[in-house]
Amino acid sequence: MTRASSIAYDTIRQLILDGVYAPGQRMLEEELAQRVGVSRTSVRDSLRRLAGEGLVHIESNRGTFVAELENAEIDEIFQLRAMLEGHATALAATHATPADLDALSAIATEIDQLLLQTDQPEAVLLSSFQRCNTRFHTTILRASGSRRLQSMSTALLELPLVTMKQHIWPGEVSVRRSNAQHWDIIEALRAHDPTLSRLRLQAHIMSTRPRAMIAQALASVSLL
Amino acid sequence: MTRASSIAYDTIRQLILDGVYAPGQRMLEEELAQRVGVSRTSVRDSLRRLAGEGLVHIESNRGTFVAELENAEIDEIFQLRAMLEGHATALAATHATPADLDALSAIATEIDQLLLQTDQPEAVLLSSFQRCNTRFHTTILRASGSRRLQSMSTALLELPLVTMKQHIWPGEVSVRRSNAQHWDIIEALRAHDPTLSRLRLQAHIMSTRPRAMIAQALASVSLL
DNA sequence: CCATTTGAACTTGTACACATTTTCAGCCAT
DNA sequence: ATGGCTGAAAATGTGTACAAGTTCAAATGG
Repeated sequence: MTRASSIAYDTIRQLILDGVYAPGQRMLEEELAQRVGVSRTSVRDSLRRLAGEGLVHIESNRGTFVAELENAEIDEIFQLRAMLEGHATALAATHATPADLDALSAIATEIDQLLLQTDQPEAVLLSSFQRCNTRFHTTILRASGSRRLQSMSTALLELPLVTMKQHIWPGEVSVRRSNAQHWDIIEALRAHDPTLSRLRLQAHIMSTRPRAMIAQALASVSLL
Repeated sequence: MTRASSIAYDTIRQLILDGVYAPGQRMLEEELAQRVGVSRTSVRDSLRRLAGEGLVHIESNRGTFVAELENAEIDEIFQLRAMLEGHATALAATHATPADLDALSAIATEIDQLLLQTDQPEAVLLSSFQRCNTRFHTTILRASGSRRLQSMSTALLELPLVTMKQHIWPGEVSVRRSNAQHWDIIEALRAHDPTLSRLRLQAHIMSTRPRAMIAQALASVSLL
């Protein structure tokens, strides 16, 4: 039997990431307990863990709320990601295994194939892309060989998704460009070039900042 | 009445930092509960938080153990600190308040005065220095204005103390040099120079790495 | 009519009891 | 002797009851 805490943690985390609970919304422990099918004890346990990752914040005696990110904070998170994941990528360039590299290529290929599907509604494709993208980055983090870097960065990586899912979606053009950059990063990793890998990944992250997306969206609107 | 969880968290954290529980040692929940004077519920709560910060690690159904750091991990932590605290310092250079700067100067002055005291046993002085040093770095982090950067870095800052307290102590010469660097950093901050502040703080952190201390200890031994 | 108070409903915090899992010493069979 | 088995002891995991705190709307007084 899997532990109740783990089930609660995974379920609640997914509820937040799926936007079932919106940013800023209060999460009642009793309600979550019924929803997940465990007792408040395990729910509380999970909420503390999620708070540690920054996905929710807890106010004493007042309850738990889904994290709400200011624009400035999102910007800051992307800068931190560029630093930390850049470092991770440099490490990965030195000692990623062939299996790691193949996994990355497989993900990039998967995204390319998503872009060929014209029958699916756009929202579904973008959701799939976002999952692939997250996997791409977590795979690099895993390949870095540093558990600490991995857990710190993963938290940062998923944090903006909570807010972005509600407001900002990348367009198809952005996805194309983003995956082209993925292939460039894979190339640098295969060449075992730490410096180039770091720089390409940093550029990639900074170009996928929501700010940049908004600016681009505005630009394309003005072209109409 | 202050919350039992908070008391438990603070107490247990201090027990670890003071070395009452050595790295790798198992921490029994019931024992901690009696020691702190609260129930296991609050103790468990605290242990989860401490695990999130990396101070302990929890194995399912097997218990909680004080974090044990490999040399390679300590090295990695100092690199991460250099990146993150460097970034924080650059931010602090831009928008630290006069009160922040005065607080930093006060700490550096306090360390200078510690170095003048010849009547105290060395262990006491070094312990005081370590507390001042931690305060110096956390003050900069606070001045950076980023909660996220602050909490991430604080965890990294205190992590090696667990292990170092047991094995490696800086000598008086190291403390002198370290505080000279503190003054240099304060100067750069007062000049509102982000680049210089970042570089000086990065150099400072990397020169206080335990590795460097060991190398230096060996060097001074060979000079005898 | 508005500000303040009050208390009941509701939510979180804590303790404790019980369930499940691990550990390990003692025993048996080979 | 040694290797594996077994069950009691001990530790962690989970559910539930109760305590303490918060919230909000109705009552009260100015």
